Amino acid sequence: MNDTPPKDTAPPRTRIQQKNRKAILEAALEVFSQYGFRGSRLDQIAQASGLSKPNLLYYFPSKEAIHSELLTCLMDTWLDPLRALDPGGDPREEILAYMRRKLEMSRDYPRESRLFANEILQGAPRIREAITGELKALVDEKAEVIRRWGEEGAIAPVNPHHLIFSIWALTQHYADFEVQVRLILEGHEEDPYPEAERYLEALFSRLLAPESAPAGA
Amino acid sequence: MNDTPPKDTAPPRTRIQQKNRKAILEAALEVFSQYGFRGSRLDQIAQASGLSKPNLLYYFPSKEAIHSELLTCLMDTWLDPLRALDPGGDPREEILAYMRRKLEMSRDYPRESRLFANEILQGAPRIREAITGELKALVDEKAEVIRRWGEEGAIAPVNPHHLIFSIWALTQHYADFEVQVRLILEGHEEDPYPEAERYLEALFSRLLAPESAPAGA
DNA sequence: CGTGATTCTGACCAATTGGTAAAACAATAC
DNA sequence: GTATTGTTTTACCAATTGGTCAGAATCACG
Repeated sequence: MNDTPPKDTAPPRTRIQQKNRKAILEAALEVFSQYGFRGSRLDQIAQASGLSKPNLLYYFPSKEAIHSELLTCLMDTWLDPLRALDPGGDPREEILAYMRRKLEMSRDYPRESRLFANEILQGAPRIREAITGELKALVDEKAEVIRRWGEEGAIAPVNPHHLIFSIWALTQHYADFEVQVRLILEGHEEDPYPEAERYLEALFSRLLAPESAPAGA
Repeated sequence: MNDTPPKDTAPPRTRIQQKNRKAILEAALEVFSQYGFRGSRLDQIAQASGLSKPNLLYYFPSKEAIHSELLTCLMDTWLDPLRALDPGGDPREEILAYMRRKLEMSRDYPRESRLFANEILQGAPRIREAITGELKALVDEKAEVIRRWGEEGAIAPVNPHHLIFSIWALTQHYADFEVQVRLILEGHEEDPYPEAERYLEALFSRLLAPESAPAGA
């Protein structure tokens, strides 16, 4: 009678635990990202992970715990692209590169994007603190960098917060609304992403180009 | 024993029916837009509408029916802003005006936007046909108009479908991610919308400005 | 008022769902 | 081997949830 299921604080010990925890989180991502927390059933996650429902609850104490683990893991990697925005780099190229990284994340990790979207749609009850803490701090910091770039004339002066919002909105749209995008593009494009990148590059290039650049200032 | 609850096909007759159906749909919008279909409970809708649960089911045959009614009503008004895009108007002004109308809808009807977002996130199981039918037809039609404008040099030539996607993404973001936007803007802006309008106007103005306009083509 | 149609409620039901208990099974240690 | 630890299953529970039904309350109307 072992009463010590794997703790969150310490990494799982045995190979079996690693494998099964990973399978559960993978399955949970699939399900939660589509139906949201309350709309998802443990049965679905169990079936998707190939384990039995009670076995799930051997590895995680509750449905809530699975979701929570998923979200906190996500929040960390989700901010990486913005963290990488280098105040010392070329302003326009930095912002364009950030947009490209975010678009890549939408392409390669659409479920993570939808998990996040679901959470925000529901009022962000489980990540409010991460938003007002970590995220807000990071955004404010980078917004200040962008503001300075605008002031210095390296890019057109735009509202930095809304610039960041627009990058989020435009890139995540391709993941969160993927179904709609693909249905509408049927008969025009098979894969939306190549055109999306070209379009967004043009959009942000023109937005950020210092006014009447060729005339020099 | 009256066996004829109000039908969807005919408008409700009595004043009481009008009032209660409206209250139910209003409450259902509030709940469904936050939790999605499967995450919402009839109890919540009942309580929010001030009616008892069995009374809800006197007016609507099922939870599904309430949601369905809400969605079909929405789809119709949701397309109005795009329908109003006039092929005979001034190209740049038409597109900017469309963006502004969409932004207004996000501001004035955020719950409708979130209801829609929730549905798409879940794979659009209930409005697939409306998307591949009505919506796709309308988008293709207006995209063709925009493509022509680009060809004629009235606006910069951009991918018209992705232009439309970008308008959706940017404007709906303020409704769908409202919580996040407000949390991050805390200490900077009280109401995001005035700045949003200014920012988006700049963004689309620059995107659509014909290249080196003063030099002529 | 009284009569019939409409609206509403309390009690109930069957199915679902998150979660538990305990024992069976597997792996590892000694 | 056998004891111990770790993993999985079977059987089950209590709460929730969508939905039903018979009758009570209310309304419309002559």
